[in-house]
Amino acid sequence: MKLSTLRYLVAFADERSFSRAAERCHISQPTLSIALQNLELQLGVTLIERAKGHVALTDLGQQVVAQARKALDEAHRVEMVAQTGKNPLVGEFRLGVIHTIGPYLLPELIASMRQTAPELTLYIEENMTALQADYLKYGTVDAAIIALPFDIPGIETRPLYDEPFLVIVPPQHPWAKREMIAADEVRGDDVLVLKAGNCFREQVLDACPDISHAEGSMLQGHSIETIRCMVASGYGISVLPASAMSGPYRSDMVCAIPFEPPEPARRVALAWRRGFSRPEAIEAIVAAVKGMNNPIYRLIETRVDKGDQVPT
Amino acid sequence: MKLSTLRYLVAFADERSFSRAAERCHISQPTLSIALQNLELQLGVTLIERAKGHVALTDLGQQVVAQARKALDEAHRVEMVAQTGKNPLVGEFRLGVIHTIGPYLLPELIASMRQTAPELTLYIEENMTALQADYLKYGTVDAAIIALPFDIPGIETRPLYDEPFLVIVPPQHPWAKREMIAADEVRGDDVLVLKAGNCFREQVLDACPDISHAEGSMLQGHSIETIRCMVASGYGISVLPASAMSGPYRSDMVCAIPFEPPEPARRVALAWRRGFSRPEAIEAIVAAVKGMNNPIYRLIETRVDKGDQVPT
DNA sequence: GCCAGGCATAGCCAGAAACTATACGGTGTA
DNA sequence: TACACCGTATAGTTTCTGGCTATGCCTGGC
Repeated sequence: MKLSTLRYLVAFADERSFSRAAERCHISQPTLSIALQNLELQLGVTLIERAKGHVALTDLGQQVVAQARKALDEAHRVEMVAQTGKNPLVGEFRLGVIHTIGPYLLPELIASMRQTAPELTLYIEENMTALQADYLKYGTVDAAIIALPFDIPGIETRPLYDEPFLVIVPPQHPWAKREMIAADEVRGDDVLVLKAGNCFREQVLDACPDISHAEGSMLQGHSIETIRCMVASGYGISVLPASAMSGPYRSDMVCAIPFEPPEPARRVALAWRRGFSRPEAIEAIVAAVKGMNNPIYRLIETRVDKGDQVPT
Repeated sequence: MKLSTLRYLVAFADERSFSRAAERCHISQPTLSIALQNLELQLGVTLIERAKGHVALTDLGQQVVAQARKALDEAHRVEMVAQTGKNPLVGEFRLGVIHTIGPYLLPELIASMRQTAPELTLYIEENMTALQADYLKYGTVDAAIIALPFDIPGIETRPLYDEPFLVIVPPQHPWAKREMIAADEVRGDDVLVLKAGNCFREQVLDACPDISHAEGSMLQGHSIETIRCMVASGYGISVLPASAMSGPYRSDMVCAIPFEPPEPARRVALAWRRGFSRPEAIEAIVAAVKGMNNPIYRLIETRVDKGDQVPT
């Protein structure tokens, strides 16, 4: 079993052609052809159906290809581990983020990371909280940006910033000119919430417990952007995190009104696997949040027990 | 990056010696030596400290070795996938099982699988329910034997058998001669339960809600065998699943008394990832349970919607 | 001081993996 | 129907590298 052969197989699976796969691998077509023949011989199975005029993966071939991708990925990570050992701020970093944070925070965060870790290449995985927890444990992502609480055994968190919630209403709505709204005013059938699975949905329902809980009665959006559009179109009102009304997302489509104190808010945090081998990269992300200009993202300062801080 | 090189590195990590590692890999010492030198050169890092008189992995080396093990494991699974594609009942099968089932069910189950899948090599992972769920999702195990409920997204289950609970008391205990015990009689400070994390603990507490719940007051055992010994030594009484008093585990150390109806019981089930590629192996395990002699393990018959059953 | 054990170096060999050239089979077009 | 084109398989050759043996060097123990 050679890694190069697995690469050829995966290339074939992607290209569905021996010659194009060979081209992609920078080898000649016969070389790839023979390599795959030998692989089939060695495994004792048929991975590729060589029919008249066209070739295709067998069912088993699909499974083998899927496993080969995993193996190649893990092998690639051997190099990554070594590279990041040389300098933890060089190389690849897989950052998970939940849907209700990613589009608003990341553009500015990535810009800010140009300062704190310019040679770190970020790969973003946007998913819901539950999946982020799995991905963290599994190691699919190196760290994740989520909303607290996020108590997962073996996972550490570091709060980044607190983000207040805002009520949004269409411009023609009676509330459009109001300065503040009380949480218990947000109620009734026309309050739009996210679909189940998004933690922000639960946080909104917690903050405004009078929102009708009957499943059918709630208007549900797949994403914050959907909800924004639905509110703008007069389907109802909703509650958004402040970042979704900040920077380039500020718009006249809807009016945003703050809550009366105590303002409902969520605490956004960074999470990573305990014992993660690149704490410097974690620090670089925290530092990037600290370095962002938008006042919404004001970093929560934490007492650090290590002695590497300014003495008090 | 070659898989053979990773194998050499892992062998070195295990043996802490170039020559012994070479021997293990069936190659000469210079070959392994050069291969690891080239690997370090290629990665651009020092993996091995070559000090006077002894050699050792660097910190980074440890990390690279850990990743190399993962890569080798995934590569090995490529062959497994192919092999099981040829015949799903040949090859390796990783079966998870919880602590309170494994020691009692597995000896008989493995014996029975000699009939249903003689060429399937079982690897057993004994762990607690929560970890089995992770391992199933991750793919560390192919299937797991757990107690219901076990509602995990993406995981399917098939009930195997129902297992009643028994009260166990020391031979000199006043209950030792009784024929039946009511659930609400099992109470007080001398009831031993498993430590937190074992699902059987919760099932016992559910079945006998009068057991003192104050953490400090409950005598706790790490395993069913510990509890059996503690009861035999007169530390208290306890509740065990029937299988733990069956077959070779039947003993005179303690007396087992059934509960009055409705008998508390647990439903033991087989769980696997939806879309798992070897349903035949799952069926073979179910068939093995069906084929077991011990009447405790009476397979729960389920209506199958596929048409491959005896017509009704 | 000598010997044994263990790693590094040098030089050689063989097998595998790469290449080029070409045959073969199917499809589409003139 | 014949021919050109596309894509894969086969044959023969070359290159490279991963393996070997032989040996040197260093350290630690007797």
